[in-house]
Amino acid sequence: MARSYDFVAVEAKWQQRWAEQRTFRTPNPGDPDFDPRKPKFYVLDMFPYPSGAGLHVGHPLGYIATDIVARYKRMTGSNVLHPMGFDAFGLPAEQYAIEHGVHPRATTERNIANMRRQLLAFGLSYDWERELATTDADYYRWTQWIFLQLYGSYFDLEAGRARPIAELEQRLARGERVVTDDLRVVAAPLPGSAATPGSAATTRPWATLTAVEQRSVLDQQRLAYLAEVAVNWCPALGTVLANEEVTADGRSERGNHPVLKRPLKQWMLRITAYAERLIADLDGVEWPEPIKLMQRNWIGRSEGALVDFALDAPAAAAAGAAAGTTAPEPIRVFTTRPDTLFGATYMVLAPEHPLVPQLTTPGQRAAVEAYRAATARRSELDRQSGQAEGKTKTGVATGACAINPVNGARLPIWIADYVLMGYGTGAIMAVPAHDQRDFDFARACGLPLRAVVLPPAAWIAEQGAAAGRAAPSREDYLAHVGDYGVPYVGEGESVQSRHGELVLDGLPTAEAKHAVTAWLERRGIGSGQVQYKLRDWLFSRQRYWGEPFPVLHGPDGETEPVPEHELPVALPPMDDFRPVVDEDLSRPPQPSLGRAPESWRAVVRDGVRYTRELNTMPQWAGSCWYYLRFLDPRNDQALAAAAAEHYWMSPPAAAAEPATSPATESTSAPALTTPARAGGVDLYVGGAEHAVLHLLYARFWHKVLYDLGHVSTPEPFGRLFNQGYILAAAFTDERGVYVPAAEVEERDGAFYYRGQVVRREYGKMGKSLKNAVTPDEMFKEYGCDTLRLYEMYMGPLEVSKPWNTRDIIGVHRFLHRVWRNVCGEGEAPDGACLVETPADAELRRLLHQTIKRVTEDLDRLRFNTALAALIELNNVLVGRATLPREVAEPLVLMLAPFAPHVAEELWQLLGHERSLAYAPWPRYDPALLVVDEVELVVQVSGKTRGRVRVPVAADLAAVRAAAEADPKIAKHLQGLTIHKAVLVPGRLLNLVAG
RNA sequence: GCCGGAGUGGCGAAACUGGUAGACGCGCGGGACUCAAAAUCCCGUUUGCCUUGGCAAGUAAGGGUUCGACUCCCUUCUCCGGCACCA
Repeated sequence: MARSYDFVAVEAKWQQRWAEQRTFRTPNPGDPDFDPRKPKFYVLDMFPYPSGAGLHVGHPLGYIATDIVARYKRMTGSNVLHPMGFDAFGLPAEQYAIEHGVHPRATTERNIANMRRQLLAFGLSYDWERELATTDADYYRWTQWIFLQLYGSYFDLEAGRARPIAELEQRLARGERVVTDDLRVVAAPLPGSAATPGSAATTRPWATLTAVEQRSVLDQQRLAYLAEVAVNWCPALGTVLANEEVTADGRSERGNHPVLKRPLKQWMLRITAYAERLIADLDGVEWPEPIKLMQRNWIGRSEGALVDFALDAPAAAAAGAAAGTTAPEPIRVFTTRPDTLFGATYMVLAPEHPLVPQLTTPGQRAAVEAYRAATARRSELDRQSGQAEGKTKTGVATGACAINPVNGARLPIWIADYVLMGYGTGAIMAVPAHDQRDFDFARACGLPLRAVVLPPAAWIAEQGAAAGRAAPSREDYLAHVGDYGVPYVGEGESVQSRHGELVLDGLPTAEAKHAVTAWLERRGIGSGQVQYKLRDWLFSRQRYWGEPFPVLHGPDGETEPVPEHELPVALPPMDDFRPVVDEDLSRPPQPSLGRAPESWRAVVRDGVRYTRELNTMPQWAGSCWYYLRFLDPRNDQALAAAAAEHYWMSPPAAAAEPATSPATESTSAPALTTPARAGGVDLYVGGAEHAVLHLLYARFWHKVLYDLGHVSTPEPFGRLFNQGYILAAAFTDERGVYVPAAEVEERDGAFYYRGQVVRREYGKMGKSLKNAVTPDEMFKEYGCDTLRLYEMYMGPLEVSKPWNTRDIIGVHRFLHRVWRNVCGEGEAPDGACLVETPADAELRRLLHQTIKRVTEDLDRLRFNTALAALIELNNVLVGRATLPREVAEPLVLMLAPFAPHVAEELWQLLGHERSLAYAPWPRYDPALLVVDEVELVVQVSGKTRGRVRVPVAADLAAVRAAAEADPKIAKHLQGLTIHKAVLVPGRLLNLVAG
């Protein structure tokens, strides 16, 4: 039996065998070998982008972890769905293809092949028969289908969910919804496009609208709609970019090209309609709290009020004349602090605000125009980064004034770029005494302050002293608020806030908000309002390598969806797929698909010539729903069969989960490897860099599909886990340039590269820091089982930790020791040998303790400590002459999820013919863990002074007697009286003496 | 600036709900085996002080609660991540 551990041969053998025997093929409901009695477990990795560089050892950290979970869950009797695919559309592939003069299809296929090879070499137990790539026509057919669902739906505000747009049309026809003269549906207004508070707009019956008008009304309600918006345009890349593809200083993340704002008509997805549900449903998923918080912050819900400020008489007359009407529009603002309305001392409009030209007085016109022009030259991104909070604020007075509705005060109207057109209404009331930005601006422009919220006395004292006030007090603050160095932005009792019947004085902030909002609503000049930072999702790209939109454009500018049965709209083959680079912003952009063959671009229907949409979808589209396609990847009738979707996505049935071990279910927190209660993917593992975008977009699509009845759960990912990064030492020379880390030598604590001293730092492993370590070199040296073990042994999965090749040897030795313990060593095993005799009581207890530790650690995803337990058990075996089969087999089975190749080989050497992939996980016997004597630590006044062996059931008196009898302990008690004795059963005894 | 997360030996880390700080591994020191080396096995390894055995200090720093604090509370520092004029 003796034979040395040849990891190269063992790993090749078992990878081949798993593939041949389709060991990890997962049957679906309805398949002949599907067992419906087993509980299900869907464990998913965030699928990778197949880059040309291939994997380094940092990439598969999460994949190894999920593989361990998948293998463990198979052994504990679950049906495990564990698939893998590739997110292959997008800018990097296209840019790479352009730079190398190859078609992105070719580079993508090559990169996928290389990455699949690398993943296979890790021995990951994916069901490769479910592999998919977002670039497959069979896949993006359904991406396009989902787009058509979005296009064919609207958001019913009353029901709070999406419905087919045909239902809206019926309601309009029946008069259940009405249309205003500016073609808006008022009975179901969209968030942010609310009708004038209190004013009854004139409406028109549906039948009186022309066909064009009806179409326009419906198009505006769709979840996918065309809109003219200011977009990030990158002339050098010839495409618009999402905000996340643009760096803080207004350049493209890829290529570092300048990015400008320009208005373009683009496809938008109405994610804002789901803002409320996207926040609310976070409560039901088991995700890390910081990730939930980041999503909430990104959505940015804030409650407040819309308030209308009428223009004062001269301004109204001027604006009325300019607009050619008699009743000029009031200025509407959004505020989260309506309780501070009495503290407003001026107003600010965004420079782009449409009312600005009308109300600017002749004397100010030149200055205002100059300021607006200066603002327009700078992109919004510039404005945000260059002009952040704390920097000097600029602005210009328009010369006009508005009337504060609560007290009739005249408020000068300014324009300033610290007010953004894109949030709220693009106008604010400024309360400099209680808002940092307004305070800064008021200081810069010499505007007055008025205190209307009373700060706590301590605040007044502290800030008053800091500002050099002689006698800070409530009266001093109210009279001289401008002399205090900072605004008070907290909550407090309202003061100086009464006029006529409206009295806020004495009310705490929350009540004051209520009172003033109710007052505004009664008078029809304001209303409560919820605002979100979240914007609708810009969904068009002008590039080639993405999903084509299944949309046709008619001769009169109408859009027509491509019928479902004609999907997919395939990407046309093109030799020249480069974007059109055009610095001239007056010309419309020319998407790459504009140069597709005429036969692709033009479609004739009923004698009418349509042209195809020439934009493509952004990279996020494909990753929004891939977890659903894995459920049923070859289905050509639906994106996934209902039975498969139900089975794999459902929350666990109440009693479906068998306890893996008798004593593990006592803990309150659910183990990380029980199916997610919320339903959806049971364990989704990936990097925290997708905390917002991917996870938010996918949740949004999932909710639309849920509303339309295509999926059965409201959330896609019931449980989320973020793995940390693998860091590695990187080295810079004196110019600050990175040098290849592999060639750096260490001598006496200093680091040298080609004789030059270099500086060490730590960073995410990768090409840019020149510190990548490839798995291929590790496989060659140690084998993939060792690499898997090392990555899990480095530390907890969720923390980032530095790679250190030197340390790998530890787990490698461990595998060798396991091998020797089971097989003996060399040609003549020197004693260490498998025996069929039972283990002695001590060893048996250790085994069962180890099973308990490993099982519980796996349930908590604590792979590092699970391995430590296995190493401890194995180290004990090293010192023993024989190895009872009773111990050898559980040891091999417990090792299997971590190091599957060597475990399979040992399992076979132990005489088993079948793979251990579905062998039952070892169970421990709680009775064997019971001890009748324990060693207690004895402390004297909190300091450990000795230990005593006592029966487990010993009471305080007995333990105390035993402790005091111990000479070492007695020495520390000499001359002291024991005031108190604390016994923690099984742990310690503390004698407080003095 | 605001919001999160984290600071434990020479290094990666462990310590479950407040109960022996440093499990396990790397490295290092010593020993066995060997002609020798590798591999393997054994012993030691937080720091300081006393040459058995102890004593003292110690989980970023300072304070607090407690019989008892890496763990809870307050203040400060450092690092990492997110957001950044969102009214």
